[in-house]
Amino acid sequence: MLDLTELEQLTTFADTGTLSMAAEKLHISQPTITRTMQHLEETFGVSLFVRGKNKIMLNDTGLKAVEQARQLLSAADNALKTVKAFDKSLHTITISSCAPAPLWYVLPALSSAYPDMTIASSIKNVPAIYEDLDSEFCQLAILPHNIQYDHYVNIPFLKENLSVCVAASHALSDKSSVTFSDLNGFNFLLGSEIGFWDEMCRVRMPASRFLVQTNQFEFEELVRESSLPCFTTNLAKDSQNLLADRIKIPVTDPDANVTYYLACHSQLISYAEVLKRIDVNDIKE
Amino acid sequence: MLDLTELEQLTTFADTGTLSMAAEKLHISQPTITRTMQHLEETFGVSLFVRGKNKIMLNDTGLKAVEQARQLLSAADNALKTVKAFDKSLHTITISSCAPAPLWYVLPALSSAYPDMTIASSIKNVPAIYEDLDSEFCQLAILPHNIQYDHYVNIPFLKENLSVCVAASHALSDKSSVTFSDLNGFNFLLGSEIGFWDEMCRVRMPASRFLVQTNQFEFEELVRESSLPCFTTNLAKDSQNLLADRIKIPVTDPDANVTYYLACHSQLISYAEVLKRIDVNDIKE
DNA sequence: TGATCTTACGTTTAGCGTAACAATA
DNA sequence: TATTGTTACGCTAAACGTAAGATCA
Repeated sequence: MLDLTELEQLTTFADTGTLSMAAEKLHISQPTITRTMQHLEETFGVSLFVRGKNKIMLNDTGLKAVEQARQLLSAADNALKTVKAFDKSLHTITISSCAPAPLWYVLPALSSAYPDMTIASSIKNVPAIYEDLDSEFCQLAILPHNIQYDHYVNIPFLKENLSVCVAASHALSDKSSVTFSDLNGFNFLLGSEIGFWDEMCRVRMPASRFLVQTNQFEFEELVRESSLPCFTTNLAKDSQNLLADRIKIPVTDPDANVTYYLACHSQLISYAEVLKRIDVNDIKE
Repeated sequence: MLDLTELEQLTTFADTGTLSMAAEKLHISQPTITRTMQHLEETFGVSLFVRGKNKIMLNDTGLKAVEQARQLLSAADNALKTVKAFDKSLHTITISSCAPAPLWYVLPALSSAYPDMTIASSIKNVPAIYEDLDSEFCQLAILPHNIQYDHYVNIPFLKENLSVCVAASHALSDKSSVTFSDLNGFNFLLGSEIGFWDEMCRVRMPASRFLVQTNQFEFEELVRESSLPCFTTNLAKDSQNLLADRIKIPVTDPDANVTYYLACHSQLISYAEVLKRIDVNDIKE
């Protein structure tokens, strides 16, 4: 039976060229490597080296053995990772979302439905979410459109409607609705970690500049103290009444009014079932 | 680092269902298996079993680990075989031939050109020889036609011309040449191990019957003592003058007059080069 | 009671490192 | 003389088997 530890010594020898350097690299003594190389020849049943009085080199068979050893070591590493990842997948629900708002509803719902599970979530752009689905890195995806993926269920979830929040003194304050082209050119306060909204703002309002605030406290302070317009949505919770003094004007463009879709492997449809039952009003008080 | 011996115990446990039976199968004690399973869980860093007071079963992760273990063990086995086979291929020349005659010239020539090499040869039908080339089981192939194989050289080698040997009293004895259709219906003595000639005889003379002699001595005895026609070729050595009393009539059909082609990997063209220099007359005395 | 798994214990062995040796550049 | 690979020697730690214990059918 091959021993992977021995094979690792073999590949290290192949990498370094001398037994001494391999020994140093692996933090073991040379005699150990010497013995291992001898033992490997026994195991393979063939000669792997050409030996001089005080030098040793791989022969053609040895090179072949190194090639096989590398493959095997990498396969072993993969096996280990595969099992660990599988185990993790049994104990964690990983969610990749295109925007933060759906997570405000999804995370508490999943936590209470699966109290023993670890819930991991991240906000990513849409292509990255597709990669996560492909690699099965995430079990649940939240996308701003529906998808057709084999073996995946795909259900409409929440609707999010964008509004702009302007001060009463603002040029647009008397409008009852606006479009991105109305807004294009104005500068805005923007939160970070807002998912695909960020890109949408930059694409649809290319003449605008966006003051992205990484820190939540600073963002709120600026909303309070400045007259810079910002955005809100029907899903946003304004628990501090930050926007009380502002006028909320709906943005009517179709892509400013998003339906989120939940995608998950059909084997894991129970996750989606749990989330279907979410009543938005339960949470949004 | 994973230990293949431990993985083997894991798969054996998966196969047998109990630690005791696995231990028995592997000729080790149960406590050893118990400890190994515990150690495997440490190595993987995850739990692989559900344990009762006196029972143990694989959990889902455990099943996944078994799956990975099987793949890894089989990969390790393949690696071992690959290296051994490679080493063997460096020390042996394996030849697959469609007929015996070319080997009479090829084997001595290779033996003297490569005295340190083991020369292994076998006579096979043509499809099997193609498989040998594909799998690189043989380094040298002798076929009754040329082939177009990537990275293979393919050179014409010997010509073999079939004649039928009949007694003077035979109905065909006054003919200066014959075709298979002339011969069809007569019965023949045939040696065994004559490669593709055997099939050719049966295909081209379907009405004939062939008395195949496995034993060389018995074959010669029958040639001497019977008047049954048999075959010879320009390459056959009749050292005992067995055919002295018989009349040799060439068979004129194109497929009874074969050109053998030597095929070998272009990296091993030196083998073919050695054989190109064979002078048939050197050997056929 | 027989079968199963785990733990405990004592022994063995196999692997390791240090040291000594031989050979090279 | 410094470096490299092999061999010898002694020790340690890990692995094994036997035995004992616990639980279940």
